[in-house]
Amino acid sequence: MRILLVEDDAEVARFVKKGLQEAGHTVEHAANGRDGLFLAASEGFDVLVLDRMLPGGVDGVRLVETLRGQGNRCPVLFLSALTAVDERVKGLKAGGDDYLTKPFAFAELLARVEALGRRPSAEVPTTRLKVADLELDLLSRTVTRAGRKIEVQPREFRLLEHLMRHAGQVVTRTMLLEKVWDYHFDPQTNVIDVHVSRLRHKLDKGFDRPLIHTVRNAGYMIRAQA
Amino acid sequence: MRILLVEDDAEVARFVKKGLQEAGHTVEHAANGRDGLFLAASEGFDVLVLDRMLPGGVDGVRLVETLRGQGNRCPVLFLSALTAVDERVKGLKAGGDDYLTKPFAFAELLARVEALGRRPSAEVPTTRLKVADLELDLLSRTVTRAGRKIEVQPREFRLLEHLMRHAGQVVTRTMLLEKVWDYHFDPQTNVIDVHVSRLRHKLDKGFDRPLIHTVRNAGYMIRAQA
DNA sequence: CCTCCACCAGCAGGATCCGCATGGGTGTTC
DNA sequence: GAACACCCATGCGGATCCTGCTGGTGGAGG
Repeated sequence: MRILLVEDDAEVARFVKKGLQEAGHTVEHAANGRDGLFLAASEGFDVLVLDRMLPGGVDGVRLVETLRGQGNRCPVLFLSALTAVDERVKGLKAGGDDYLTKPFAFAELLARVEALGRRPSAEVPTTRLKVADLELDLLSRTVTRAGRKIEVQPREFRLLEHLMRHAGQVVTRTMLLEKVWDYHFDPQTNVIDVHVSRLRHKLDKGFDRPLIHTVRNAGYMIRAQA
Repeated sequence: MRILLVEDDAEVARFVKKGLQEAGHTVEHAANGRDGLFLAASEGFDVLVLDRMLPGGVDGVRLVETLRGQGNRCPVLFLSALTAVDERVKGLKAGGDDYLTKPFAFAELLARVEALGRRPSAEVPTTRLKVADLELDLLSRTVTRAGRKIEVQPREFRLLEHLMRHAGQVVTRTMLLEKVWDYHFDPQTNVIDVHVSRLRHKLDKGFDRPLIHTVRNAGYMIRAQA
């Protein structure tokens, strides 16, 4: 399970991250709200674990409200030293799904995180993928960036879908050949390069931040940051 | 929101039920696990609020396990006097979604219940259409009848989708021209007939009961019966 | 500086797909 | 029963669209 932990206390962060990883999950960590929001918005996580209070302008509640405003429904667990009922209610009302107060037992955190991850899109097939301001709608077979529709060919669509399903991760050429081309051998050509190029042309043209990144000697990766 | 409350303590039950109702929800109450399980299994609730310990053979955890075993994914909030971490973990692991210990503030219960109800299948777009043994999967763009895959061309797919979205209703040629061909005039040809014919050929061939029916002087209709 | 890797523009083959026309069938009406 | 209207099926031609390859260029890394 891919989990994003936003926590400024380094000690707590280390502890939680380690524990979740030992339970077999992938954990990304952000130390402040701004970075957390950015990551949460640009990559697909199964669960968000947020400290209620964070340094900088963006605290936990603010972060969730922003996400929800963007249509992001990723389940959120708040972690907080604020134990007052009012605080908890505030967190949940803002769009949080659970609220755990410090100090907490790690076993309970784990159980709650897994409970959150268990429910959401388990069974509900994803119908739209999102990376930063790029959206791909599986139903209408439509691609939009910053609200502007982008025409894409079938193969390009499959390619993009595969990249977006692994946003933030490197996708190797071999994987692409297997999954997008159904090739189980090396065609000895640069088919992939060509299609990636075409996709780039359509997606990143006219935008400052490119989304498709080359990982030399490895493959490609799609994500927001450079 | 439809909520099922399973709680043996009459006093707590009354208190919770009243509060939830005042918040605008519909509440059913069961005083023991057996009745609760029966209700939960037979009616559709948005959220279940379960006492962790219940009289009779069926306690809260048992109830959830049974439901989950039946494929029921209705969100569950446990209410319990057992505060030990182990107990909470047990409840969550059994398939619970949240765990609140008594005594609790009603405001928090309400917030948590609403958080649970907020998340589930709210707004799940239809991803597959079904008419008799004919299925159309919008995501994979796949058509199957009686389990056997049927290859369909893009335009045929759009045509079939439109017919199935209006299953049991007559679809006029004009509607089809508008919605499937984006024509806003009469092309004076039999384009539609041709495509319907092709679709019939693929769908109804080899099956006793045809699904696509002609409505003379009106249009077409898809449905199971003759 | 050299080498390798990746990028991109252009090209041409191919395949798919689509719409039309025709001829035949069936139901309806007089 | 004949004429008509509506609908069905098949084959064909065309056009678009898509795709993959080639080959030269640019840039990163060593």
